[in-house]
Formats: sequence, structure tokens, C-alpha cells
Amino acid sequence: MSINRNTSAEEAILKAAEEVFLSKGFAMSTTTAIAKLAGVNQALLHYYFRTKENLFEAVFLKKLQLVTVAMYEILGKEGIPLMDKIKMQIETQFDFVQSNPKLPFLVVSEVARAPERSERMGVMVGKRVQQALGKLQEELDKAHEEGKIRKTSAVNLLLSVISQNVFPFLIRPIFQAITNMPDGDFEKLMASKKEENVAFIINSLKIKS
Amino acid sequence: MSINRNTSAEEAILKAAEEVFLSKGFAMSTTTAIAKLAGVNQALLHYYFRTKENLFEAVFLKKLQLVTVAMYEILGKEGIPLMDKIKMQIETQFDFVQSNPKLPFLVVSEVARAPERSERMGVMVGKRVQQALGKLQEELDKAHEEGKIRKTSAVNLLLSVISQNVFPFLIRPIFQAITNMPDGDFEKLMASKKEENVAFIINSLKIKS
DNA sequence: ACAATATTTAATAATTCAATTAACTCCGGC
DNA sequence: GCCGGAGTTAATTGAATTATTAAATATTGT
Repeated sequence: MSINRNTSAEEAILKAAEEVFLSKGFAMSTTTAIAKLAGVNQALLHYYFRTKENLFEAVFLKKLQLVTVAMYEILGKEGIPLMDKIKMQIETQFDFVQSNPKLPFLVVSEVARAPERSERMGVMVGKRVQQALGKLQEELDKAHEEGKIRKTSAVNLLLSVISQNVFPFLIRPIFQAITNMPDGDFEKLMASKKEENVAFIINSLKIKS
Repeated sequence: MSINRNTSAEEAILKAAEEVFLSKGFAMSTTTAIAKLAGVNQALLHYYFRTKENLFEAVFLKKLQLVTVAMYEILGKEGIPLMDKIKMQIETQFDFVQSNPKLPFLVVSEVARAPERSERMGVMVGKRVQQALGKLQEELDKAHEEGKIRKTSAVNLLLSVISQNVFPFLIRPIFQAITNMPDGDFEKLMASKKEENVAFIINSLKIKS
């Protein structure tokens, strides 16, 4: 057994699968296309992963683990002032999505294909997110009582943050088409979008004169 | 030709197609399933629409026209004070998405399948949206100069509004799973989300003390 | 009534694609 | 050197699904 050869082939398949699945989703991807992109025979893909489903699972779970980290890592941290925490959460999340811009599409399309995925994802991170949200809610309430921010729901806030960070990457092609925006301009827009989102969210929490 | 019969059959197919395509997307839907749901023979579907693609097109374009209205209708109006206009735009858009909650998924998945769709959508509404955005930018600049709001990009604002309004419906299943939220609670959350979004956006525009 | 046309169905052809099979190659241990 | 297993491929199978065909039934105009 040549370690080099098998890892290179298996890795090539995984890499190709990642690329194809990420841009097309499960149903619109073919093992043939993946094998071709990987530069291997289509049967080899089945040799290593047996089924298309298995191969997908390998790709998807790997990605999903990354998501969960970006989701609750910051919120779970102790001893960080509320506003800093929110700021860091937005930034971390944005960076993650920016470096995995096609992942949101895969998640959304996969949930439509196999709704039970949602439940598995819920089991995977639910507990920790809920804890983090509980903590966050306490802090938000406290800050509100101290007159620092307006009354705010933690769940709602999290939803807003994710919306702001994720959605632009999800509709990028349509958005560019409608606003007639070339690639360069979109990337420029996104470069400033992170701090824009931070300002936007933080500002919306503040109490206005 | 019986008007009753053909409309009822053709309509039934369209209605079934709408339902299936909206929840599964193009690739994960089968003409067999659509015909079955419509209660007609599968070949009848081909008699009326010839191809699955045609049938999809009929459904998709119909929906798309609704979208475009919700997108620029308000922004294009004259003689409405800026803040009222923004508020109305958010509300109209939210109402639209709420009554077509599965449409965002279809649009996103369709763009992944056939990227040229984006361009067609761009052609369809681009001009008008760009005009509306231009007007909005002028108004935003004016309001900023008068010290009423902070400096704001119209494109960015529109993107934020759409993000806030659309994204929750796109990830509803995952969101519910992660936060362990039953259907009733989610609907309650959405019932207050419209005004929440208005407050959120308007507030973020204001200049804080 | 009946011819022309539209609608509907059953049967099946054609296509696509995942998955399997059976053979071949390459390499390391003995 | 040759045996055995891992790696690889071409070719094929089988299932699902889109699309067509040809025949049957209903409807309308005259």
C-alpha cells in the first residue's frame, strides 16, 4: 500500500467533492462530475466511500463542526464586557462566513433535502447555544436596567447578527446582478461590511436621545 | 375544449408544481411526484408543459414577478418622507416574505443550479432598483447633511433590510432546532419581528448622543 | 349526428446516474 | 520471483425518472 497514492487519491476526491457539493448541493451534484474533477475514475470514489451519501456526509460533517465553533465560541466566553463580546461575536462570525462563503447555501439546501438534519444539528450544538443565549440574555437585561441599552431579546439579537453576516453571501449573485455590481465592487463592499455590521448592530442597541 | 377541465387540470398541475418546487427545489423534485400530488397522469404534465424545465419556468417566473414588486414598489414612490418610506419598505417586504416563506429558498437554490438566472433577474428589475437606489441615496445624503441620520449607503441599507426580513425564513428549521423552539413560538417571534426589524433599522440610522 | 380538436391515459422508450463487477497494475514482504 | 492485497479502471447493471407515442375519451362547433 502506497500511503502517498491512496491519500492523494482519497484527498483529491474529498477536495473535489467539497467543491462540487458546496456550489451545487447534494441533489445537483453527480459522482461522475466529482470523480472527473478529482481526476480519478468514478468507481474509485465508490471504492473509498461506497456511496454518494457517505461521501457527502464526510464533507458535510467536517464543515458543520467548523460552523458550531463560530456560532457559540465567543458567546460562551466569560469575563468579557457585553459590548466587546457582541462585537467579537459579529467579527468572528463574519470572518468565518467570508472564508466559507458557499457553506450557507449548502446548509440551507441540505436542510431542504433532509429535514432530519436540522434535528441532528440541534442536538449537536443546541445545548451550548441555549446556555450561551441564557447568559447573554441576563447580561442584556442587566445592561438595560442600568439604562445602557434598550430592551433586547438575545435570541432576536443573535438572529439579526447571523442575518447580517450570512445573507449577503447567500444572495451574492442575485445581488450583484440586480445592482449591476462587478465582482471587485462586491468584494470591496464586503471588506467594509464587517465593521459596518458591528456599527449597525451596536448602534441599534443604544438608546437614542 | 372545456375551459373548466383544462384549467382545472392545468391549474392543478401548476399548483402542485408550485408546492413541490417551493419546498424541494428543482433538482429534488420529480414530475412523477408533482403529477401524483395534482391527481393527474404523469404524461398529462408533459402534454401541457412538455418538459420539467418548462413547468418550472412557469412557476418560477410567476413568483419572481411578485418579488420584483415587493422589492422596488415602495422605494420608487415619490413624496413620502424618508423615514416613512423606509418603514413602509421594510413592512411591505416583510409581509411579502411572510406570506411566501418558501420562496427565498427556491430563489437561492435556483441560482445555484442555473447561474444565468441571476443575470435574467438583473435584467428584469435591475434598472428600476438602481434608479430607486439612486433616489434613496440622495435622500439619505440630504438627511445626513441635515444632521438627522448618520452617513448611510443606500445599497448597504437595502441589503440589511432584506437580510433582516428574509433570512429568518430561510433558516427557520435550523434555527428552531438549535434554539429548541416549537412552531408556535417561532410564529410568535415572527409576529413581532416585523416591527422589531423596523425599530432595529430605523434605530441604527439615528445619531446617538 | 359527426367531424375536428382538445384532453387523458397506459405503455414504453430514452436518459441519467449511482453502484457493482471483474479485471489489471503496482508494490512490499517473504 | 512470486504471492497477496491495496489501488485503479473500463465496462456494465439496475433503478429512477424524464419524455414520447399511440390510442381512447370527452367536448365543441356546425
